Amino acid sequence: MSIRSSEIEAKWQERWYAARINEVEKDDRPKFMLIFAYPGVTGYLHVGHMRGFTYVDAIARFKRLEGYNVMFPVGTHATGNGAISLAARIARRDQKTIDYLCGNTCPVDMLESLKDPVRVVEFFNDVYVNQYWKRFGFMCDWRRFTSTVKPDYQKFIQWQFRKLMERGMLIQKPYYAPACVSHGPVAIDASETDIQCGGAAETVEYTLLKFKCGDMYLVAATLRPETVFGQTNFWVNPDADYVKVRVGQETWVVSEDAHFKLTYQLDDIEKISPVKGSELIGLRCLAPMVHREILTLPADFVDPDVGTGLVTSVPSDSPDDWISLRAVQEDDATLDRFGLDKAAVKAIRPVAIIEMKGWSDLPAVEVTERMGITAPGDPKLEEAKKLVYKDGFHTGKMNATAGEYAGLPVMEAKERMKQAMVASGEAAVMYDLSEQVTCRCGERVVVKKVNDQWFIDYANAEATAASKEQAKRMEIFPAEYYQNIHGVLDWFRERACVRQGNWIGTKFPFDEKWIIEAISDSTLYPIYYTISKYANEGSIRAEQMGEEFFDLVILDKGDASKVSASTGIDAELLRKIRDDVHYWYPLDLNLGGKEHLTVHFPAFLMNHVALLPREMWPRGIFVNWWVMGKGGKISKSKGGAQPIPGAAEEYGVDALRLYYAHIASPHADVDWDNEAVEGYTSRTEKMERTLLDLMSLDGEGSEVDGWMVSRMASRVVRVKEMMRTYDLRSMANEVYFEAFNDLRWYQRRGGCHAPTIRRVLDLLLPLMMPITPHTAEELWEASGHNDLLSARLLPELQEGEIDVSKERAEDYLRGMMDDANEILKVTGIRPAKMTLFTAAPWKHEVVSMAVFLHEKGELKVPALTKMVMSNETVRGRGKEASDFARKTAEDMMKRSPAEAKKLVQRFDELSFLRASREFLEKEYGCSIEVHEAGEPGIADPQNKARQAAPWRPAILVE
RNA sequence: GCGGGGGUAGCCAAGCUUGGCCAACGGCGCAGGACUUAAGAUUCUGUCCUUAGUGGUUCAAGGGUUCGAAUCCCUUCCCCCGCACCA
Repeated sequence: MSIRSSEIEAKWQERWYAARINEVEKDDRPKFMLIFAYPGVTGYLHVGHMRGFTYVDAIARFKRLEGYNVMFPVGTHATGNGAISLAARIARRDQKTIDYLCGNTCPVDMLESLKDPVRVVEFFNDVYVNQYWKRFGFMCDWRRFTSTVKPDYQKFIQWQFRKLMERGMLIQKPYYAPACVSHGPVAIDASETDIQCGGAAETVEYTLLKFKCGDMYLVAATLRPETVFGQTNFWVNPDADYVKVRVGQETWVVSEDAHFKLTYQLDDIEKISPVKGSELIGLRCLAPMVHREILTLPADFVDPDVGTGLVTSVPSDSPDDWISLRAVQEDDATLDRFGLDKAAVKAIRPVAIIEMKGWSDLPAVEVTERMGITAPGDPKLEEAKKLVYKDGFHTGKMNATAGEYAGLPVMEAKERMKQAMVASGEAAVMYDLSEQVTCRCGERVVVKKVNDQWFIDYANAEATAASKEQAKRMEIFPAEYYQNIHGVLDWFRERACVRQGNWIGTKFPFDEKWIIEAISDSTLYPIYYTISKYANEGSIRAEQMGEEFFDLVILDKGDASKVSASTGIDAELLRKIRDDVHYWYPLDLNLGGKEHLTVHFPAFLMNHVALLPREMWPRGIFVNWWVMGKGGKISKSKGGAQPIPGAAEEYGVDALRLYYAHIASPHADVDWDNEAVEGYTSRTEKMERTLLDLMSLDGEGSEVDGWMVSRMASRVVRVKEMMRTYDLRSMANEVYFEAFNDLRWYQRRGGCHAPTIRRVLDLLLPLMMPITPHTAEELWEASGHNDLLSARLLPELQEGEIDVSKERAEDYLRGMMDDANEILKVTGIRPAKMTLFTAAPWKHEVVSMAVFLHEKGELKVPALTKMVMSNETVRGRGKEASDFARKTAEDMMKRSPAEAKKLVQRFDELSFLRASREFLEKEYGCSIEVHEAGEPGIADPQNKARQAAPWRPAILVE
């Protein structure tokens, strides 16, 4: 099978691309432009990535069917260090990397050239285009392919940044970024591309509290500056190494490690002399903010590599402090050793400072008692700390001791107190990493202050407001994101947009030591697809694509002949490019994975809004969720996922496409499951086989033909409706499951009329084309067409093809058969004869009355009974009439009036059932009789006929 | 914490915006029948309980609104994801 399907796939792809139906130019038709957010070039992709890509192709193909001129371009994003680190790993002959490459589709003799990052990008660009996108039959205009490493693309990005600067969207300010001490900037992220370990580390902000002590300051680091009102003493690790350093005019004491880190963050810092921790014990120092003198005491828990290696003690709210304080108070030996004033130490008591719901006023004391912590170093302290900090931060309020801060929530007090202390010179700020991070080169990673960092000002009020406005007008899927994106835009702040270090990317036009980072050069780019073709074919060259070129073709600013004169580009060509840009733009749909929710999509929107005129702002966003591996994300770096070409071979491309479209809502994660995919392989095959079977039929017409055509025509209408919201799952369900069941039913009913079948195929195959294009083309050809289905339009429906009454009649038959099956199941009878009774005419009267009352909202059993009994003919039926009235009323009250109304539609049940007799006899293998209830002379020993109701015949099984 | 998503029958998974055609699409699995020498494929029937086609109890749990709720409101429990320089 797979061999055959691969052949078919190749055959049709060749024909599509040879006929160039994928290549699009501006014309008179309405246009539709859509993209998927281009993937980063980081190595081989896995089957999960094809999900979103496939959605875009299916949508693009459907839009073509609807008559749109559809541009679906693709590109790749190579900015960053992915290719560099991959090349480096190849260069140092890393076996894992080599296995990974060769285990995919990389030929061994390619390895040598892949030591060059540029070749890595080129190599994968080829893999993505040829082994993934073309392999899946995508209807992309390949001539427009672009990549962030291409010089013409980079000219575009530089132009974008010039425009950002013009709009005041670029700002410069200091920034604290992780950096290797020998390499410079590195990225800390879970995939650990730059680093050896510490991918989970976060940058944390410490407040440095300065304790005046003689002519120097002991500098403690804290994450909770709001607790200064509870300070009772100061902790020093007696065994740690400290140093005196000069910071500006002041002398600070911090740990050796802290001094090392601070040299990356303070401009004017100089080491003076080392100090032993033990020398610092027993001193009196002046606590900031509260201006109390407190004593420095020894504590082992103080880690010289965390913060400054000095800690202020707040035993009321810090379990560590409380436990250590108690320990030292009870430890006379230690007190003696350091010559401490025992009475003074033992007199120290915690000071309550924060009120929090569900806690006493000394939460640290409470939590340690509750958890049974008695000694320093207890591993449970970590949890205790978290418990108290979490509740304290979110629910706590400063109590009366906090002076002007009394009554403030901790959350607020924290920030205000920190700022007040910094302003008064009692505190400073220091950044550190929450855990040790080591660079690839083995050196330590620290937080480094960058003085002249550039940011894109996404907090810009005007751009934010305009973006939110635009978001309201856009089609955004899922609906939850439509609601949520406003919040995301509000929360979007300045973003560092350039970086230094060993990175692939575009040089920052205002200062070439900077490289524009990865998120920032992938926001406005969809518009570049309207231009890239000209650079790719060589009509324009990168060096001609300066500011005035883009100003003209994108912003329609300036004069074509002048620009022509200065760039050397033909004026006509310039006008043509400008017209192209304005024809294709705005972008109708940008589809990307959920990872883009708070990163790419808001930046994408804001850049468009900030830089382009309103009529070029984007119109749609579609977010798809992921395909997950068993027990987590399918990981590129960690492997375990099947290579895409292998999966295509094994399951068939159309089956995979159908799998993505149908397995679940696009807005939910899916677990990859071989068996599920196999199910779609067989579904595709079944569909194909069934249609081929039908094509071979050539018999008499019958009453089901009208039904069949009506069904299929209705489905065309429904699919169109579903695709208005890109609801591919419903569409797939309709085409590959519902319509498939129709076809089966048609055959079961003996349908075999060639003209009907031809019409059905003409209606159905176009609906299959977006999701399973290869199979659809193959069947299109088999059914006698010699054009390309992929270049077709949706068929026009003919007058009267949709006939609801025919569909209802078949439903009626199914309903009757369900009832019969139920009876056969319950009774276990093997039928020798079945008699069907349609309802007596007077019952239709009753149903009409019931519907009449229902529509007025007055349907109740007594009301209907009364009305029924006022009718001459019906009244004559006596108890039977009142029973039926009750049953009808009860039954109908469960339905909506609109639904109930269908019951009064007239339908000649008797003739229809009689016409279906032959079919039913075959189905049940017994003779079938059809009568109207009350018809004289019919044997009905069990009096079943009286159960007949309109649209529900009575059944007697014998 | 902030922000977001979710809990549906053996499993996967629709439905929830716009309450009534919902015992709840579809698929998988399972059981039985047909076809077949057999297997597979295909197809039909069934798959909460009960039952001559009826009735009962279900959509995390508990309340409420309504003639009527998986769908609306409130409360509780549980799960997942994002929080930025990482594509």
